[in-house]
Amino acid sequence: MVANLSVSEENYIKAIFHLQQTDGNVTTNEVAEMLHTKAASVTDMLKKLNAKKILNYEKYQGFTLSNEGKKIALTIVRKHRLWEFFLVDKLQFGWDEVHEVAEELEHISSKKLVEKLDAFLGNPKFDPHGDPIPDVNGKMVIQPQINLTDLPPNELAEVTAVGSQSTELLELLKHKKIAIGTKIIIKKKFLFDNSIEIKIQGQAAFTISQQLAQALFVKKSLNDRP
Amino acid sequence: MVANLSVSEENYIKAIFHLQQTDGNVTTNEVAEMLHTKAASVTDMLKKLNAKKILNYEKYQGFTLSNEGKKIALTIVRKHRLWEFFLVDKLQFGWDEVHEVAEELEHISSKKLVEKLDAFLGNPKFDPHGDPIPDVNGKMVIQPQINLTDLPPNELAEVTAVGSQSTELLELLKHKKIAIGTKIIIKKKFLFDNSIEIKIQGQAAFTISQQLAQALFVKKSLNDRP
DNA sequence: TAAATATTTTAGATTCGCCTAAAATATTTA
DNA sequence: TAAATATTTTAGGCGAATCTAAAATATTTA
Repeated sequence: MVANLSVSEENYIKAIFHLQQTDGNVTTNEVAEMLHTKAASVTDMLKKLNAKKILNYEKYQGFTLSNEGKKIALTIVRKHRLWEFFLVDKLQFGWDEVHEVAEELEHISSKKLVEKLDAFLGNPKFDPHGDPIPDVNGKMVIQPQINLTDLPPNELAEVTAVGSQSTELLELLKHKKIAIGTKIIIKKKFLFDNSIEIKIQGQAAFTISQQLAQALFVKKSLNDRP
Repeated sequence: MVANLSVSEENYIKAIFHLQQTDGNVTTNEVAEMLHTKAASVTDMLKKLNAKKILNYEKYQGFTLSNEGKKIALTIVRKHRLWEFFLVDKLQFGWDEVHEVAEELEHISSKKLVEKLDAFLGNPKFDPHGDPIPDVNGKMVIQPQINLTDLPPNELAEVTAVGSQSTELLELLKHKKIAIGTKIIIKKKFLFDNSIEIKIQGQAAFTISQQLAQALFVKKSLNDRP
């Protein structure tokens, strides 16, 4: 299987997959918004993907990816994240500037290329944003990570992922010198605005907003203090 | 300049460029054949590229790329050959299997990607087939030299250049004691794997791979035998 | 050089992905 | 639960890139 799909079809599949991951159920309007297109265009594509058995779709009743659809989505996600890793690890891109380029590279079709790239990179399990890279069968390593807002004070943790790829978020993180792998301890939580005072390796403690804290995922760490 | 071009437009520009290089003048039918399309489709595109000033086109009278068109063609050729080099040198693709993949990769638009890729590869001057890679300004190394694979047997020649600066190639050359200025004679060509038996100053004859031979450029020499 | 042949262009369709406007359906609320 | 509102789909159209068939032009040859 895994038909020959257009770039546009692949983008719809990926968008539906991501929305399905977070929301559970996905709506026409959500897809339209994510792809900066109109609901009518989405309906057109839903019908096409339904005909190709990539989607289970009943008009007015919603839709979900079929197993085939999920498999395709995972190959696209795999490619996207491998290319991001390549761009950061080999070409010295900043982790905040790779998303757009990877959006293009993920549509290169050669399977052999993906597998050779994976080997060349050393079979990485996470991309530069901490998101897991699906293997050739679509399996991902699930990290026992928690949201920073759920980390108890005075426990050492390590940043494993960020909540989004938005340039705004990545710019802020760069400025605060927070990246994947950064060790963090929460010093104090302020109930007034849910801001959090944190301590990072080689920096004085500083406060971050609730919004920023919610965008950070960590795993508890037993190693040396920051 | 360098407008936003569709993949299709880029393919036409590249095809016309290559035909222009060999033929001098290009015909509608030649382009159609090269792109596996029909003459009528070519005419449509000629009109479009003419409107964009990428082509000088007079109907029934022929066409050539404008300066702008040539510049665009060279950026595409640059990307194609850099990606080919990457595929062979870093991902261990065979030289014969990279063209198709590079046909896709050459349409990735990010300029920054191209420049970082170029640096990562060690600014190679020739692709795996021995074709010169245009630099960022479209300049290619042109030398009165031929690829070692094109040298007839039993003619003395001298190494004038290597196809890239990659550490892997240089390591191999060092081990084989081949350097700029080394005198070489081809003793025999093996069609099975295109390997070549060569003779070098002060060494017994030995066989080198096709890949290595392709990385070597020579000029014919009249001097003493090795 | 005029007729035959070859090449190129035009005319008119088709598919894809998108749009707007209006209709159909579902959901919310008074 | 009926009316108001929101969502989704349909209908019809548009531009890009392609096609076939026919017309226009150029080239070759008798």
